Amino acid sequence: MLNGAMTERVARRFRALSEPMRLRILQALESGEKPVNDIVALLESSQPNISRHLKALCQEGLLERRRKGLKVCYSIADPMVFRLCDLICRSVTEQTRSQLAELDAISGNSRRTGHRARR
Amino acid sequence: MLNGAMTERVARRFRALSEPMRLRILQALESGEKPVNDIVALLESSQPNISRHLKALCQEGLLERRRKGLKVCYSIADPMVFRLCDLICRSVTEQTRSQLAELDAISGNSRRTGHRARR
DNA sequence: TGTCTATATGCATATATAGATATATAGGCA
DNA sequence: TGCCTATATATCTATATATGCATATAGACA
Repeated sequence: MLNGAMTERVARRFRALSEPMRLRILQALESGEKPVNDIVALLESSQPNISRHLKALCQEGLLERRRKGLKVCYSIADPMVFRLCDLICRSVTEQTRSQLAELDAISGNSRRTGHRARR
Repeated sequence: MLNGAMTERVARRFRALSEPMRLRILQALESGEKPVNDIVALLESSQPNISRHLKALCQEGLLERRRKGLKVCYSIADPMVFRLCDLICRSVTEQTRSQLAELDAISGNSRRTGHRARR
């Protein structure tokens, strides 16, 4: 159970994760820290756009920033974020599977699911 | 590692969770299914607003809908959602604790953290 | 200190969506 | 069938934000 302020904080963190481009950035950093230009090259987006997403993820506490010579490197602040994605991914996959089974049942294709077709 | 389509799906689910009002709806349903008017009363928002949020959560597969006499009841589709919130909540709390410790160290209050203050 | 490179920010545009208000619809029940 | 209640939707306004393009800034190094 979350109090009001915590609910707002949690919602803001979910929001930070609600953009495909930001999820792709996180995935790009899963194997370790990378400088901005590497991320730009990997994700094929504009440098300003990536920079702004990196800033948003930093402000939400999802990334850490450190200068390394001429470059600036970003890294995952808390690997917990990958557990979040994994949980959702499983849930989505499972639900899609159920929906498919339902469709099979309706169309009378009961071979794979074992469900009886509606008449 | 997520492919393109799954990244989009995961992002959409995060987005569905990125509104405080929707998190409050989920919490209201944690103890079991409830009809719309009960949720409206609990959350002190307008009925149309709650209805739209319920629809959004349903479409994202986070809630289930069932008619019960005159009323329509909504319930949690997958309790996994509370694990998500819990993970984020812990992470936020932990990060806030670290930040506090850092501030303590800077201001020379080393009693609790054991860190040395910067001169 | 000046310069050069990597990164960050300002501004404009397009799109999404939360909430308010009014109204439509669904379905139980007489 | 027709009515009544609970819920859903249409429309509007205000706000947020993703992206592109142009430009500013930071900091390493001569």
